Amino acid sequence: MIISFNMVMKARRQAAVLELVGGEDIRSQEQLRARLRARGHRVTQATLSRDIRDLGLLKRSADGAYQQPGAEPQVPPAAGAALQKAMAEYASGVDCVQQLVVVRTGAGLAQPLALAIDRAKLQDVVGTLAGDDTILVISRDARHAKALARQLEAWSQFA
Amino acid sequence: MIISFNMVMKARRQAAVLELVGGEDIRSQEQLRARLRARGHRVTQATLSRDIRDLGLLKRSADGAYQQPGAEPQVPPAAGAALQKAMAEYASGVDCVQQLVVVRTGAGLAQPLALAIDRAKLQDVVGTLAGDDTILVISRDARHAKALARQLEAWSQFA
DNA sequence: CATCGCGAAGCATAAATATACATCATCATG
DNA sequence: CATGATGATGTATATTTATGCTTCGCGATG
Repeated sequence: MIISFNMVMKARRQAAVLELVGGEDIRSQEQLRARLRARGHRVTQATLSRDIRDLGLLKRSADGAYQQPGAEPQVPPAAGAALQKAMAEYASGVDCVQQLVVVRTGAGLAQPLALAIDRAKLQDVVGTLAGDDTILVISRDARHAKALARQLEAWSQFA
Repeated sequence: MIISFNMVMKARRQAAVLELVGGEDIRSQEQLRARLRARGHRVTQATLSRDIRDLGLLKRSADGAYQQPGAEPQVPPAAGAALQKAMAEYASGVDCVQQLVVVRTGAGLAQPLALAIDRAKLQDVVGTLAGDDTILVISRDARHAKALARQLEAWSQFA
């Protein structure tokens, strides 16, 4: 294989793609295209589709952003799995008001479940407050709260 | 929150989605829709788009299949990184015929590179066969072989 | 120099996915 | 019972992504 000018440009562009995707949320190939153009790479969406496939990137359905495999800021899998089991076992309902998520549990189960939530260290959980059968999860803002509630609710539904 | 019939159906359907995605390669929501219909769930693509978002699934650009976060059969990052370096250093070309991937190397380098491929335990590599300057990687089928070849080729290009 | 091979990339378009809006079911309440 | 809230879903469509085919650049070769 001869190393041509085109191939060098391709490698440099793909390196830039990795850097961009790692640094901010890129939700579409057109958005990526704009960022690359600002760095001097002028290509079409079709080329980016191929680059993304070659690089093996993943697209998160939750928010539409691309990520590299292995990079999973969402749920550190170990803690996440434990929380998932705890939610399935203890939680009876999840609700969301403003930036707060309310988790209902059976009587006396709020404390242990809140502990599991704390241990999971979910990125946008600011803190938790547990009573007897209710947990208040405080999130950074309404948007994060909504996503968080969806996640918790999905987990809680596998009894 | 009242638990309605609809919500139970939704939870059962989403459980089925996770099971299906874990068990085989699902590459489109229409394909998923067909599988679900065989299990008695009749819904539209739009609903599946929402389910997939709620479940936080990831879509692999490499082969278009959905996966759960954390499940990364593709490239266990440690071994993968070693292989990536080995490919960059030793490989000179990658080709794909049917379910076979042919990797060309410099003279005498096939054995060590084949070893690196074996160690990476890539999910759809059935086995490898190394001569002096050529490695034959046997994959499960043509589709997997194509994806594998793309990945190996991408790695080999960062010299 | 003509021509061929090959990888990269563009163009046009197909395929896949997301979403605004409408509808329906379910339960609460006057 | 009428009315209203809420959540799930369907319908139609917009948005996003993938791909068949063509073109271009660059070296190899006759």
